[in-house]
Amino acid sequence: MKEIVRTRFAPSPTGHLHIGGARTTLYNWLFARHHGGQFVLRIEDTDEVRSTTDSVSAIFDSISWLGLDWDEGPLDMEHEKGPNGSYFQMKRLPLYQEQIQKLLQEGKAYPCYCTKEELEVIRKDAQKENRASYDGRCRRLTDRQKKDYEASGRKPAIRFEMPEEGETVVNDIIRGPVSFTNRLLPDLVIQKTTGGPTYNFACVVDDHAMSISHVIRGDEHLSNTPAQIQIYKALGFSLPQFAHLSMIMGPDGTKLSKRHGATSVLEYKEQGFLPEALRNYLALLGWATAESKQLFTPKELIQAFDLAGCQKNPATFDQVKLSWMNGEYMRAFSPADIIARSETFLKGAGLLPQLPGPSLEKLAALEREKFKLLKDVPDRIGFFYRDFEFTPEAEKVLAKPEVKDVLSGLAALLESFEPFEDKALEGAIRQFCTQKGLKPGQVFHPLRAAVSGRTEGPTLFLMLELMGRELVLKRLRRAG
RNA sequence: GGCGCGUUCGUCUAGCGGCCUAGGACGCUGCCCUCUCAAGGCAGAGACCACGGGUUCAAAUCCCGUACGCGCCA
Repeated sequence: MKEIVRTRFAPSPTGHLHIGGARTTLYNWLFARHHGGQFVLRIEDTDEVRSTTDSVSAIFDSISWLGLDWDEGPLDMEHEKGPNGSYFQMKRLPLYQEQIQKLLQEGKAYPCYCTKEELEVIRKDAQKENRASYDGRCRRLTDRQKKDYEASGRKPAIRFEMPEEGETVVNDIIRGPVSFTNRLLPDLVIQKTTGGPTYNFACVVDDHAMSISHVIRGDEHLSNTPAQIQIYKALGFSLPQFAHLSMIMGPDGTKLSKRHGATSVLEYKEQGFLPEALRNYLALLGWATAESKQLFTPKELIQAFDLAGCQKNPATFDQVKLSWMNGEYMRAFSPADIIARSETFLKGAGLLPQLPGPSLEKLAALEREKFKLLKDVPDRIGFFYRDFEFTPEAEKVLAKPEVKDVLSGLAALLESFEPFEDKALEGAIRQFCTQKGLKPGQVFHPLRAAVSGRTEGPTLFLMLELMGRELVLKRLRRAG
């Protein structure tokens, strides 16, 4: 029988969901959807100091904003869905306890009383002699020794006993077989002195308990995988398949971080990126089809996605290409959609509710092919509704000596010209040029600068029509 | 330091031994369109496939080593 595909994203809620995490989520989600399987969200909040509920909500918000959904996992702080809960590790502590006790009883794990300082020394020695970073000295403590340690107030960590012979092979879907020498694997701490499970242990217990079939995660976990595999084996669990994704780098080739600008998904939302564009872009960061297809509908993405097509080497995040892609998506929207989607930005700029003047939709249609980000919408059409500062370029155009005459001439013409419409205006103004013996450019440029404050913008005569006679005249006089 | 992973145009990538005088996309340059800016169309520059050795009739593709980058141990 074919195994049901179950993937998961298991973030630590210690900050916003960043771009790398978003891509990992996306790939897990795509893989599950592609195979008709399930996608699970699990919150790894065992780091009590750094975990925050704000981070948890940011993670929910980010994933939802990207248009991804999870079949099992928390819905909010109190509610969850799915038969394998809880999906918060802090609520699963007894489960880890149980497995740790089992390992202890079977002699596969042991208490280690070494202090930080002692461990530091052991590690340094190990480095010199090319051994694992812990020498296993607490493996065979007598009951007496344990008692003495306890009496002296030491709290033990629990370590898992790694095999000393042979090797462990990780059969990675993306990288192929990767083998590690067991002798070099240190006895992994599975329970901290505080009593909580460590990441590598809780992760194994949960992935098994939640029947995860494919563990798809960042490259940084590849080195921990052999130790996890040994734990799977010791616990008698069957192994999931592993796939380690390459990392995402900043433009300077180091791991993408705040130094490189926006790293959190929500920041991209605030900057006016569309979730569908970010999702499309992220899908292509480290994955491609044979044809190098660029633009995908969600359906196409699910259909085409394949872990085997994933890149082994790290990818550099390129915001320029993301912006291009965002523009592609915006251009595909109807004017009504553009307005609907940029609602928060329009509100933020005071353009919604609709102000007196042309309809937002008409302006969206007018400027459609110039929008790259949602926030460009208010930026590009705001001058239809309110006064503006002239750009330096516009001031230059208006400073030319003949301009004053041109503008007053235009004002006189437009005062009573009928109909005040695109084509008719164009005809009249072109005629005005001929009469005055001016080249069209000598008239069009100052006119544009006068009414819009810029040297670039919408097509001129339709812009005049939409602005309306009154405003155009007011601005001509102001600029003159 | 040890172990692991990686290395194709500036960037994302196609490529799984002959189709490669290396294809696509973003960006860049030029031309066309044009009232500006975009969008669109066309054309172009841009990669000695990290480097050095093998294997083979044939290598970007397979093997080994070196360098560099990244990750884990921390």
